[in-house]
Amino acid sequence: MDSLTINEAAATTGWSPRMLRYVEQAGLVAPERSPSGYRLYGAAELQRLRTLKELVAQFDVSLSDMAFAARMASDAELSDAVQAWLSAQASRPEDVQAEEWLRFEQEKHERLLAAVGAA
Amino acid sequence: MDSLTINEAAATTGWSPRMLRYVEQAGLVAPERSPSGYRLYGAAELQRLRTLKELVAQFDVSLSDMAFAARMASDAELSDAVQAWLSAQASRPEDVQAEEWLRFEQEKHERLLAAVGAA
DNA sequence: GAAACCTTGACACATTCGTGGTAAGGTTTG
DNA sequence: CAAACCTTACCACGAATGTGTCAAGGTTTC
Repeated sequence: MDSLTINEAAATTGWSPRMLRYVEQAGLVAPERSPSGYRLYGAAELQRLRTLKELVAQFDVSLSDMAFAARMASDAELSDAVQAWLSAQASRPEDVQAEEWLRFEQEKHERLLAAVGAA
Repeated sequence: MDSLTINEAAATTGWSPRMLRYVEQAGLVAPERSPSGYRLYGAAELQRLRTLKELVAQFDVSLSDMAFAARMASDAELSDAVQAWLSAQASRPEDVQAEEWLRFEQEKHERLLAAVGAA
């Protein structure tokens, strides 16, 4: 079996066992479970945990920020509402990056609608 | 002058004056200032404030969530890192929505790179 | 110039986030 | 079966969010 239990996973990822449980509860990395309920971290989870730790450290984002990002990724309605709100602001000539992001978000929306219409 | 002072803006948006200052501090809605420093809310800001309030209520998102979304919209590096992290997870056959979102995010990335390369 | 507004700064307080412990009890392994 | 591990469920506690209120001091308006 190529999966680690929580303490082993903690050792190789730098998270504490306590935090691994917390990260799972936040919906960010949910390992499989053994028949008796033990968490079993596979290679994918371990990688995700390491990347997450780096992301959090490098950009100073919180776990709740990441949870929110995940939520947006899985809830198109929320995502669209947030994008729409942001798009009403990006009209300052300076930040072109935001404009770019939003342009593609809008295209996404249009394409999704088109895809639905074409069905 | 078609701009309202903070108490007037509070009255028409449903936010308290205190919260209007807080929202500004969070970088979400920053009104102009009069020469003497008074906040002056124009029609655009008022609309943004109302929409924000609705968004927060309807989807139960926090102001820090919105601040994070704004940050992602203006920081492509952060946005890409977050998308990349999320994309490594969306491989569960269930949530197709997330896949969709990420697909477009990736296209965005490719296009941005293409645009840079074409310059 | 007094009343009614605005500003920033601070104190306060409930709630959530991020973390660490510890306890009571099941599982694995030597 | 005992040691070492795991689980959930709590208590705790500092930091950040969200929100109100109050104080000291400028502005606007009558």
